[in-house]
Amino acid sequence: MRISELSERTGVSPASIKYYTREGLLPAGERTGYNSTAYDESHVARLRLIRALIDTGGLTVAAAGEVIAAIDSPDIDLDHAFGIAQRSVPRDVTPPSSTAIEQVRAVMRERGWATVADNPGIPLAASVLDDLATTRTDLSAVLPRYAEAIDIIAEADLDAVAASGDRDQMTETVVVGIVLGDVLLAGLRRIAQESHTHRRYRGGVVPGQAHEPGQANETRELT
Amino acid sequence: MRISELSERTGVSPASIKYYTREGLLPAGERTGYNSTAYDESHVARLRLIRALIDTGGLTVAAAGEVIAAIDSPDIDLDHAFGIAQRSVPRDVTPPSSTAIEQVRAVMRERGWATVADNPGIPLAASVLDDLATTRTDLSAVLPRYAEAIDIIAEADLDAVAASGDRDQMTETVVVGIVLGDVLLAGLRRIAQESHTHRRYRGGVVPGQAHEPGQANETRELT
DNA sequence: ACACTATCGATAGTTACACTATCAGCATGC
DNA sequence: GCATGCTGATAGTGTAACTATCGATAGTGT
Repeated sequence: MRISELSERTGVSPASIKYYTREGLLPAGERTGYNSTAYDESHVARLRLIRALIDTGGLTVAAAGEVIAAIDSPDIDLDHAFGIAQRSVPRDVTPPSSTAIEQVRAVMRERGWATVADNPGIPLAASVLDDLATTRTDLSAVLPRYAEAIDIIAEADLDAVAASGDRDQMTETVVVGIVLGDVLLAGLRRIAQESHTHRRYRGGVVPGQAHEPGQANETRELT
Repeated sequence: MRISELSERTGVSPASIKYYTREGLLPAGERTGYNSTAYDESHVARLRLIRALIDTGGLTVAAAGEVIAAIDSPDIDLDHAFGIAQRSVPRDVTPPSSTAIEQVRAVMRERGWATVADNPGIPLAASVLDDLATTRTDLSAVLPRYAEAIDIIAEADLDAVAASGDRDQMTETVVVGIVLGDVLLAGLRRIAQESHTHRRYRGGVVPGQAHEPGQANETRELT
């Protein structure tokens, strides 16, 4: 197919397709003449992956490129795939305090978690604890319960990876699962938070059923 | 204190302080003459909050402004605070398919979650499911387990809110907890994922203890 | 009294990112 | 035989988040 068809089927403009190709995220199509290049289904799939990582996952184009390079790399092992996906979320972490790091390590000991020293989650979690401390928000009580919940999540993640067939598909599952999993969890957390709030602070919404269509909307205005 | 001292104590440049004041994130100091303005401890705390929301939480300056306006608003109720914080993470969600929304609703029914129709978590989670479907990643098995874990997290969140004293502090806990909580969970998930990977696929790392300093580093190169 | 430094608000400039538009040359279909 | 659409290369655009400069002026040390 030509670039216009590829554009229509993915919703990505031809100019952006060229841009992604230039940046190495999308392999070039097969040149079939001076002014014709043939794209196939693999380009459609790749483009959808790119948009999922960028739009939904919130990655930059450069980070998406690294993630995709990891997926394409034929001999990459699970450890490397994890590492690249873990590092892909762009966040300039301020160096955390040693007390915050010790708090994280305490949680790790409690739950029997062991990692290599440079796991990016450790400074990330620790810097959040620092921020929470300076903003007078005390989450020390929630930390072990978060960790308990995360154990369930990580176990589910690994099961999904194990169930994903061959090595190639496994790598993609790892990478996509890490990036999009964070967003999925954030969405579920928003739903659950609202539900739990209603349950605690008012009886207006009946637990166990979704909002009925046509029912009066409880609106929330943003100022 | 003057702007230079405020800058030193927070690590934010005077130019940026002025910028945040212009954008309404930071209240202006008390003008004490043509070329002198007095800032106090509240400005220090506010600036730290701003940087936590922007740097760690990944909010834009505009979104941080809305969140801060919610915290400042004296008569805001919990529902509104939740709503504003929930909407603050900037992500242009593509309209999800109805099947994805139904998947989310099924999870909600299963767990007894009830929300108003416009909870932003629903389209967010649903659009992730759409992305996962088009990238051939099957997470249907993990969804109920994610939901189970999220129930624990949301319960802990609400406990933290309830424990946070007066109304003003409660609002700040809600808002900061939602925004930074996502990042904290992402960090813990990365740690747990690596730990679970080691436990499953190799016996090299002993569970139950953190990485020893001085031990040979298992490096991960990024290409 | 007087140089010196720091501050003020206003405004213009900068950097990074992610596109987007234009261009000259050329092939293909009607 | 010519309008349409495609090609890669390159330059331009728009937005976000700062950052630098400026003229006026006020406090500080000597």
